[in-house]
Amino acid sequence: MDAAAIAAALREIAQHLTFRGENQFKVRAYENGAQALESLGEDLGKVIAEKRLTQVRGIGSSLAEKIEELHRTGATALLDELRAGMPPGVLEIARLPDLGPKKAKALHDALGVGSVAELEAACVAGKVRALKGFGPRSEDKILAGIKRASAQAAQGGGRILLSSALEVGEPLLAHLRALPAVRAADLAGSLRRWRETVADLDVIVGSDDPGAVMDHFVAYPGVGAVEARGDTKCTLRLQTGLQIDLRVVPPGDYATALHHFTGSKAHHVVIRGRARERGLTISEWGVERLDGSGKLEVGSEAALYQLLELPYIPPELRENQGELEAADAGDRFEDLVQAGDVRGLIHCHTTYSDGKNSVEDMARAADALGAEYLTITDHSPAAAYAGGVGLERLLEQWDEIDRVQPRVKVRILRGTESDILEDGALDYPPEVLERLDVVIASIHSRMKMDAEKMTARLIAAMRHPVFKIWGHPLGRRLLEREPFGCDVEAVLDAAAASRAAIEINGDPHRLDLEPKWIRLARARGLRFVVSTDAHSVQGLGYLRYGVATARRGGVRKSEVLNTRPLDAFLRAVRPAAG
DNA sequence: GCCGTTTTCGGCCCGACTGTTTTCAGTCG
Repeated sequence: MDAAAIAAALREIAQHLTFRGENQFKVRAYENGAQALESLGEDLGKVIAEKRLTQVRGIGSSLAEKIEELHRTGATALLDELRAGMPPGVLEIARLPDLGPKKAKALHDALGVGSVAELEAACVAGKVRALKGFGPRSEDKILAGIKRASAQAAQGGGRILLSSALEVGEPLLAHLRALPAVRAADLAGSLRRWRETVADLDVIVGSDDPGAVMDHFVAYPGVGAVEARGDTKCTLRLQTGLQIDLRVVPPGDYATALHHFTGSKAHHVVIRGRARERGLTISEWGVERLDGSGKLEVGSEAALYQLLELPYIPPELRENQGELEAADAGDRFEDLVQAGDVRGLIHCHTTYSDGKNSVEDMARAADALGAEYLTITDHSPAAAYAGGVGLERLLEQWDEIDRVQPRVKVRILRGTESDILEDGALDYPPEVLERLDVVIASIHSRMKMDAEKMTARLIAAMRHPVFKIWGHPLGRRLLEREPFGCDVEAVLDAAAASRAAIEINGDPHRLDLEPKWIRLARARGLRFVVSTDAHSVQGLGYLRYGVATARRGGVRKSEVLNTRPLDAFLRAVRPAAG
């Protein structure tokens, strides 16, 4: 079993323990252990072999034993025993909205329901309302929850792309900010952390008139249902099914509320622990002294971190993935790459392959964005499905670039997105690749080959002197296709040896390489290219997603090649540079 | 079950909202 599967097993154990009424802190220990495995950042087999498992925070001797057993044999006696005592359908019931382990157990014990289908039947028959702690409203909510869960399962588990969420969230924010009673408003939650997919939207408003804000909020076009509404909190669901949570706080509490609802949970657990060590307690309503001497004025998130003797930690990093340790080691995060640092728009397609706009359209759009250079990198011949550009057409494109260049300010660079073929060869002959300014090498085919062969394929490709940029490295498509399998660390070692750069692809369907691997690439001293992978002029706007993904991985301006002036960029990436 | 410069016991983040309750448990984030 690999680390992800073991983490899932530990979470399942945690659920079963809750059913059994075990100590909640024991339950949390299993959940923490799962989280620790998911954010391990190195090979689990290696950690086990070197007997370092108990050195991982959150894993003690008991968990270490079970993890080793699961890793070696794929099973552990505890989980087998727990599973035997509880039908798997009850776990599924516990995952329904508004239900949890306690209610699922109550339903199972009282009515014998052991599956979602049986629960649905019991609700329809009116048996649930008779139970203590349940009523007619419970039945309605359970039935609605079952319906919604099955609809969500049919479309990607209910998560949507970050970009889709922003398309909803940004106009909503404008709607709220237009109300005079709104003093401040922001999107919080995983959206503010720029996670690649989000399950719902969190909106924070600072105002002295929460009633007016909520009235304005629920009047937003497209609202399907108001699911909850109290004095400070309101939940609504759009007709599209997307849930939006609104919190309204007094303006003086805005900074701490925004911080609270930005998360992540894992980051906050550590932050609150630090607060306690300093005689403070942090809640969504602000910071107070533990001795009861009152609330502290906190005017900004930076001031909150300062109270904890920490530098301002940008939202993208708040995942408890090493940012707090880095801060303790003196990192101030001030040089993280920003959109304004980027001088060149990298990885752009045109009508020569599968893009929607001409070279000139793309160049003019780049001018409008103030870019210093633009790389035209259409697909190579092997990508026939994407209109891969044959040699003759490639030469025509060079001529076209020469014709367009005098009409625009941005420097247009000749490039290609060359396929990495099955044996690790690059598409186009080497003498053609050497005449280009930029070569991005990517895998578009045979993604299901076994991990060992894939690793060899990539390492072979990186031995070519013209291999300068590894394009959308692991080939994932969010909500559609998992990254392909390979020994990522071995490939990163090869990239470091050949001094190739890693693309951080800004297409919101990709966001590839992802942050956990970016951190390992940084540790090897690798350089990055933050790209748009634009297939249209609108696609040039994907830069912000690439930048955010880079920041999540802790990437500094100095590590991003396309923040450099044109000459320095070309020196770093030109194939003929050797 | 984990953790530790309050270290082998006694803590472990915390509040809002709902539906069921006459004072609160469960769920959620």
